Amino acid sequence: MKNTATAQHRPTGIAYLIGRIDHVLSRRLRDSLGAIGLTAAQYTALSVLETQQRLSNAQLAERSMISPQSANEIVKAMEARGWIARQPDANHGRIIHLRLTDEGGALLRQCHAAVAQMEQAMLAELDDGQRGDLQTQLRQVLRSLSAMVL
Amino acid sequence: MKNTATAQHRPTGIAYLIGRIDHVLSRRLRDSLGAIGLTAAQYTALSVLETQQRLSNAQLAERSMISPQSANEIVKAMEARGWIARQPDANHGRIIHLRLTDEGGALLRQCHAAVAQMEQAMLAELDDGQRGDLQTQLRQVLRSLSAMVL
DNA sequence: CAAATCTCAGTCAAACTGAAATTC
DNA sequence: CGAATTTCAGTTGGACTGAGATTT
Repeated sequence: MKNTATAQHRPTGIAYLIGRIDHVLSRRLRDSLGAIGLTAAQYTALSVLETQQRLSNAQLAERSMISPQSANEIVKAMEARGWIARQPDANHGRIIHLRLTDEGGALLRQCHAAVAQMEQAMLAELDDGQRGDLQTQLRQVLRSLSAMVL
Repeated sequence: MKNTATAQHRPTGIAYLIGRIDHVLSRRLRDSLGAIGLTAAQYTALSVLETQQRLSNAQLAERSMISPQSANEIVKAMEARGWIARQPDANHGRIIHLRLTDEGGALLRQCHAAVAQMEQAMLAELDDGQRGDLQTQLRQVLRSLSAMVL
């Protein structure tokens, strides 16, 4: 209410807004995915594996922007549940390739549906043009962040 | 690289993008704020207290969108460090009002500067119009999310 | 008694760092 | 030997639920 009026005066607060949105989003995701049986981090890992099969744990970690140790923990749990299969590389004795199992793929489709539904509600007040702009700009922001000199 | 090319084909993924951005942002914030001496959750709480003084712990929790117990933990730590002062309500024996101390305020200003700098880098590729649109749409998204029927 | 508030206690997911073993 | 990969172990921050005490 007051936010709407004073909004133009504040410098940006975009980082703050993104943090808040993610905070709310994470909770809904946790409830939503929890009912299906997985966590948000697992969903992220499965999504990455979906777009690119045959990743090693180290590669998965890099693309998920987390440490190899964190990725390993997530993978361990999901292999135990049969959502991911691990297969040692033929040419390299230390690398283990990961892939989605059929069960993992089926589960992932369920999750996508749940997320799409949530996204629908969250974007309800935006028209197609605004959604497109939002997506484009968020992608640019992520690119800038990734490219930042540490 | 390949992301940029295939991006137009994917449905939305806005929730996913926000999650990723927040993930990167949180880490940078943690490093940045950690050097000053506080955590991201503490920064959030201080920011909320800044915009509205004299909140009770329950009110702070509601505005921060976390449970009263979680808020209480954060407040405890910050009171111990002298950044927040707690003063029992005169009319109500159970309510305790919170306020920023001078030290807390000074620290907060340091944080704002650090965050502003990060935001600058993250928005470097967007012009003023795009930043405005982004902010407006993010605010609308947060509003829709908050209004969602659970 | 009901409702709100604060607080203690326990739990959990998710990340981190450090360190070690293995392989190229 | 050095670099990359996997994995064990410990730690941390930040959230949650449950339960209890107090006050209006």
